Amino acid sequence: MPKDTLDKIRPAKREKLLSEAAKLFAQRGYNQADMAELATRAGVAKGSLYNYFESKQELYLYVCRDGLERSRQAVYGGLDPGWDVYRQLEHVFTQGAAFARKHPEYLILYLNVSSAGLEPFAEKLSLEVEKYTADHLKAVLTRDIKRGLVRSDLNVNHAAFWINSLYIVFLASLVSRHFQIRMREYLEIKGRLSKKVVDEEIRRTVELIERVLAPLKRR
Amino acid sequence: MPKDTLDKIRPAKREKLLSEAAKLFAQRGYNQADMAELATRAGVAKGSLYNYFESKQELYLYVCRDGLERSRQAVYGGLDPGWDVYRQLEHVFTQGAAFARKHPEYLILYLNVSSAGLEPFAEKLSLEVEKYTADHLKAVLTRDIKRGLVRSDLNVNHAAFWINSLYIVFLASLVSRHFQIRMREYLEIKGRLSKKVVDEEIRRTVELIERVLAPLKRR
Amino acid sequence: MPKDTLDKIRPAKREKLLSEAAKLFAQRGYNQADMAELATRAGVAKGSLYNYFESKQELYLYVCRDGLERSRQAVYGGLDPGWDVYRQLEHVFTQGAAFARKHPEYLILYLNVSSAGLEPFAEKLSLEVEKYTADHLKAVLTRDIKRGLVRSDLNVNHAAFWINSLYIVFLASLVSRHFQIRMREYLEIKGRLSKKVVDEEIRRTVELIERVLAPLKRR
Amino acid sequence: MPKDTLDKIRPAKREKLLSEAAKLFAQRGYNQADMAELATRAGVAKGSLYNYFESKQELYLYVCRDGLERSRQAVYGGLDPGWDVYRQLEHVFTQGAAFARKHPEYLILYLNVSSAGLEPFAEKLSLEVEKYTADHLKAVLTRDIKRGLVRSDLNVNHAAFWINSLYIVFLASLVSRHFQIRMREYLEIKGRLSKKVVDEEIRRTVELIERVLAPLKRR
DNA sequence: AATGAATGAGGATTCATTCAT
DNA sequence: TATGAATGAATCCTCATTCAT
Repeated sequence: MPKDTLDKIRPAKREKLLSEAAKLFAQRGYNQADMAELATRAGVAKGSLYNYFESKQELYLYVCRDGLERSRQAVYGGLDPGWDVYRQLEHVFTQGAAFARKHPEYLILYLNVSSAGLEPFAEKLSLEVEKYTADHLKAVLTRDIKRGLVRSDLNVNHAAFWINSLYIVFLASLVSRHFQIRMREYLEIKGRLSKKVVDEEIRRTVELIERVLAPLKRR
Repeated sequence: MPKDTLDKIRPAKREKLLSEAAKLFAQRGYNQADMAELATRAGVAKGSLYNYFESKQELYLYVCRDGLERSRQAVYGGLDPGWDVYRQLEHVFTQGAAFARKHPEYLILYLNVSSAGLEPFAEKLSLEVEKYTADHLKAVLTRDIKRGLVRSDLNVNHAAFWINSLYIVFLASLVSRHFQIRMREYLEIKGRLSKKVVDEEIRRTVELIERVLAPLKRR
Repeated sequence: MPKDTLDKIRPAKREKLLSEAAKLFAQRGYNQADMAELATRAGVAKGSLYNYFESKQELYLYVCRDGLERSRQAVYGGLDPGWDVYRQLEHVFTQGAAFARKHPEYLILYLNVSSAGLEPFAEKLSLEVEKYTADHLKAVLTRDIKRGLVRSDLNVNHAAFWINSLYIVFLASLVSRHFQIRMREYLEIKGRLSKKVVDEEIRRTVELIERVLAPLKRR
Repeated sequence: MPKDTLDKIRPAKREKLLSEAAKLFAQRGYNQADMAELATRAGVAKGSLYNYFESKQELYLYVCRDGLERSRQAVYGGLDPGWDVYRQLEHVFTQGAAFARKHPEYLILYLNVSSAGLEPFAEKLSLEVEKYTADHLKAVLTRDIKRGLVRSDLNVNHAAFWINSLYIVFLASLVSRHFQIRMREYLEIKGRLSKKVVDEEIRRTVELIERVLAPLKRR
C-alpha cells in the first residue's frame, strides 16, 4: 500500500531506501527507528518518505513484506519441486543460512514480528509470512508419504510445525544476539560462528529430521 | 541491583509493582512502556519508582530476572531429579504451559530479549537465562545415556539444543500473537487454544523427542 | 556550533531568539532558564530550538559568544587605535557603561561564567573572553611606554590586570544586583544610578589610572 | 533564622553540616545543590535538615552568613586597629589569600551572590556583607588622612571602592575557575599558582595602592 | 528529635508528521 | 515532486518538601 509515487522514483533510489529502511528497523526495532535518520541514511528528504508512504507503519509493513519476498526468493528460488523432502530441507536450511549471513536485517525483521508491542503488525503479517512455508512443507511431506519416502503414520501438520520450529530457531541463532548466546552455550562453541560450524549444525539437524520422518525400512 | 529501598516497602506493594511492571513491559515492550503509566497502574508515585530503581533499565532488568526466577520455580520446582528424561520433559512442558497460561507476561519478557534494539539486555540476561536449562538438560541426558534409557550415540549438546528449541517455540506459541497465528496455521486449529489442544500438542512433542532419544531396544 | 538550520531562518526570527535567550539566561541563570519558556518568549516551538542547537548547553555557549562579540563591537568598534591609552580607556569605560545600560543581559552572562557549577562553560569561554582585552590593553600600554606616555618602570601585565579588574567590577556594578548594592554602599549613592553619577565615577577611575601610569614629568 | 533545634544538636554534627553545606553549595551552586546529597554528605537524615531549617533558602542564607562570619574572623581577627592603612591592607590581602586557600568554599559563596537568579539572596545578604568592610576601610583611610599618612585630597569613598574592587577580583582569582584562567592570561603565569606567585601579586597590589594613597612627601 | 519513603510538579529532549516553498 | 523547517505531544528523570513511624 505505498503511494504510487514510490514506483515513480529511480529504481536505485527505491532500492537504497528499502535496504536502508530494513537495516535501520532491524538495528533499532520499529519504535526506536527514527524517520529522520532513515531519510539521511537513504539520502532522501524526510518529507519524501511521506510522499512514498502514508506513515511509518505503512513503510514498515512494506519493508517487511519486501523482505519476506526476498527471503522467499533466496530460499525457495533455486529449489527443485521434484526433490524429496530431505533434499529440499537441506536446501532450505542451507539457503536460509546463506541469506541470513548476507541479509540478517530481513531475518531480524521477521523475528521481530513477535516482539511485545508489535502485535498490530503480527495481525497483518504473520499469516502471510507463515502460510507459504506451512503449505509447502505439508505438501511435500504428504507427497513423500505417498511416495513411500516418509513414514505413513506421520502427523503431517505436527511434523511441519516442529520442523519449521527448528528452522526458525536455527536462523534466529545466526542473527539475534540472544539466540547466538544461547546457541553457543548449548553447543559449547568457543570461537566465532564459522561457516563450517553452521554447516555441521545444518547437517545434524537434517539428519535428525530424517531419523524421525523416514520409514523403518529406510533406516 | 535495585536500591535498598525496594526491600523496605510492604511486600504487597512490591509484589503489585513488580507484577504491573512485568505486565506493562510485556504489553508495550521496553521502549514503549511508560514509567508514568507504570506508576499509576502500580498505585505509586512516579518519583517512587526512582526510589526503588536507578533507572527504567534497572527496573526492566530486575523484572526480567524476577520473572525468570518465578518461571524456573514454577517449572522446575516440582520436578523430581530422579525421574528419567522423558518424565522430566513431560513435566517441564506441562508446567511451562501452565505457567504461560497463568503468567504470559514473564514468557513474553523472555521472548523479547531477542528483539531488535534490546541487545544491551541480551548481553546481560541471555546467558543467565539459558545456562540453567542447558546444564540441566545436558546433565539428565548424559545420566540417562549411562542408565541405558537414551541412545548412547546421541550428541548430547545438539540434542539439548533442539529439544529446547521446540520448547521455546511451543511456549512462544502460547503467549505471542505471531506464534499463535503461526501455530494455528500449522496445526490447523480453528477454535480457541483449549487446554486439551495444548496437552495433545505436548504429548505429541514428547513422543517425538522420545522417538529420537530412545535406544532401539526400547522401541 | 549551532546547526546549519540556524543560518537558514529569517534574520529577524534569529535575532529575536538570540535576544530572548540572552535575556532569559541573564534573568534566571543557566540552570534555571527553561527551554519551554524560551520557546514561548521567542515565539518558536520548543522543538525548533533543537533544530537550531544540539542542546541547551550549545545554545548557551552560542548566546554567550554572540554576546561577547556584540559587546566587543560596541566597546571597541569606535575606538581609534591611534589614541593614547588614557583616551582609549575613557572610551572603553564609557562605551562599556553605555552597552551595559542598553544590554545588561550580555554583561550578566559574562559575569555568570564565574558562577559555581558553570565551570564547564568557564573552561570553554573564559580564555576567549579575556584574551582579546588582555592582549589589547597590554599592547597599548607597551606602545605608550615607548611613546613616553606611560611610566617606563611599569609592570605591564600587572597593570593590565588591575586596570581590567577595576573595569569588570565597574561594569558589574551597573548590572548585578549585588554589585549595585555594594557600589551604593561604598559611594554612598542615595538616589538612582543616574548617567551623571556613572560618568563621574568613570572620570574618577580613569583619573586614578592616569595617576598610576603617568610618568612623573607628566604630573 | 534557623530553627531552635539547630542549637540543640552536637556541635561537631552542626559543624559538619555547615561545612558540608558550604562545600556543596560552592561546588554546585544554589539551585543545583541537592538536599539529599547534602544530607548524605553531612551524615544526617534528609528530614533532619528540615528540622534545623525551614527551607533550602534559609539553610543557604545561614551558611552564607556563617561563612561571612568565618571569613571576617579569619581576615580581621588578627588585625591590630592601630596599624596604618598600608599595614592593614597587607594583612587583609594576606589573610584573605590564606583563607581562600583553606576555605575556598566560603569565598565562592560570596562570589555567587552576584550570580543570575540569586538576586533574592543579594537583597538579603549584599549589604551586610559589604557594609562592614566598607565602613572599616573608609574609617582607616579617614583616620590616616588625619595622621598625614594618606593624601588629604583623596576621595575616601571612591578609594575604598576601588581598593576593595581589587581585593575582590584578587580573591576571586584564587577560587573561581574563570578568574583563575583570566589571571593566568593577564599575568602570563605558566605553572601552578604557587604561594610565592600569590604573595608577589599581593606585594605588587599593595605597592600600587600605596603609590596612589601616599602623600607626595612620602614618596 | 530523627528518619527516609512518598510525592508530583518541573524540565530537557525526541520524533512522527505537516506544509510552505 | 522534493525539501526540510516547524510543531508539540510524549517521556525519562530530578528534587524540595512532607509526614508517618
